[in-house]
Amino acid sequence: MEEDKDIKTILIVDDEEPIRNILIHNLGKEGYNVIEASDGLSAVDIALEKKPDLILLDIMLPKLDGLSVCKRIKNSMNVPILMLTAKDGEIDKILGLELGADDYITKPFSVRELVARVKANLRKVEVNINAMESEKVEEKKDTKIVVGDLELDSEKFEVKVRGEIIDLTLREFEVLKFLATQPGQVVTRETLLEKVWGYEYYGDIRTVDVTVRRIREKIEKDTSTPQILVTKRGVGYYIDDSK
Amino acid sequence: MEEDKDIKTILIVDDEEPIRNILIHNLGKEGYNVIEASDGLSAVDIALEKKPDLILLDIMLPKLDGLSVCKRIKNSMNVPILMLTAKDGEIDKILGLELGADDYITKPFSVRELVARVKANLRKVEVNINAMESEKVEEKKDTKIVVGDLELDSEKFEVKVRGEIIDLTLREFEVLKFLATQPGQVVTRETLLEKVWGYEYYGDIRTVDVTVRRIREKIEKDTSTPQILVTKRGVGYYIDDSK
DNA sequence: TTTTTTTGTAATAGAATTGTAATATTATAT
DNA sequence: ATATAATATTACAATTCTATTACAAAAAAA
Repeated sequence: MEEDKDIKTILIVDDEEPIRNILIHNLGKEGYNVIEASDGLSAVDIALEKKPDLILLDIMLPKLDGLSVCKRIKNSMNVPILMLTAKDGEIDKILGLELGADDYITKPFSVRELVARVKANLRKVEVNINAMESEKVEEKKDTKIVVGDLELDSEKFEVKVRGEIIDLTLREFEVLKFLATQPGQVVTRETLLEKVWGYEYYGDIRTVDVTVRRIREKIEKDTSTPQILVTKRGVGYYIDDSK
Repeated sequence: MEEDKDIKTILIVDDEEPIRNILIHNLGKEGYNVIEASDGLSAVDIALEKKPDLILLDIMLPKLDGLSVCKRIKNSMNVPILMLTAKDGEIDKILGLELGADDYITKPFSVRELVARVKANLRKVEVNINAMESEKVEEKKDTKIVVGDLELDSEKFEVKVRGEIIDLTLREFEVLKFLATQPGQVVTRETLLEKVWGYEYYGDIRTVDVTVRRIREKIEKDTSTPQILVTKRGVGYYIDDSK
């Protein structure tokens, strides 16, 4: 299970604004970056330009119908496309055609169902990517990080310091992991807020200090003289790998 | 025509008409002759009568489930069968039981992927005409799993904790098994829903919590301090194998 | 069918985590 | 040495996530 550090982008193509807004809201809530198009032509343009990780595509569209959009996009990129169809009668006619669509969902759909399908299809892609890569390169999993006395396991969300298992909270783990992936590199609080807390986080920058404190309480022998997670005054924090 | 001999016939068995239509069109485009069935009983009839070169078989079917259909057909003819599954538990059945299925593909699948698999399986038949046994899916009958105090027997659907036999319901067993096959690995609720309940399931995510609770009541000494099935807050659940 | 068991849903209680703010401490420059 | 700016520390509040319970619905068994 790869960490969702890379935010997935989803393109919604539907001419009805209320529908788009519902989807934007709900998928946004799930942590996806959502972009939209209201007609077929711009859908193709946006898809090719922004290269979304998944496309939600309504069949009935102005300017260029969903079928053609699907075909065109599939022609030049391999992105999963989830078709939205209105009624059963329509499905047959539509899905019988030469789409290469990956999945479909009929209106009216429950938001829950749609979100679940989106996730399933995204996961599918990841599985395929991993499968392809594992054929080429042996062992691609960066699930374990070792720096000095510190060991992180991203699958188990487990941290060991000098062999001893330490229980960190999720936030603490993520901060430590971010720092540990680039040992020695000083990271600013701003960067941490952006990368760990997320782009649209408006909180106090001192939150980072407190989280660092909490990590230190768990991993340092003496919090007043940190040996692992060290402060670079005026800049930020880093993992000391000099020993 | 001479080339008619080479045109392969594929039987699609799925109760959802849209899915059938997608497959019909896409396989038709590839030059296959496609026939269809929407339930298990007629699938067997049609298969025996039309003698297709390959069968695409959904597991969830009305009247007669896909597994039984597979067994019956394999009993009287040697045609490659590609099973369509929606959840991991079904894969186990395919692999575990002596069905003779040749391959499987999990939903959601991309049409491209499916077409590729169909071709591969047809090719395999041709190669195998000179008598070699196909390199099937590896029969990894991991029927027994032991993690710490926990023992699972997938054949008997039996669970032992510290030697004592525990009676779990099917759903409970499947959840526990999924977790136990990857001890230490934290699994999200969403993954569990998809892998155990199936990707076509769109229920409340909290269902997982309740199921976990029920499992804990049966396998943990003290449900308030779980030693086996443990929560990783903010992520999901895992089987503790650290002891 | 009816009954029993299993499974899912929803509401609420309970905990743990996280964020904020106020204060103390430390480092640095002058 | 002192002023200043940056960081550490602490306590508490707010929030988020999980556990628990009861009940309804669905499935399986009788």
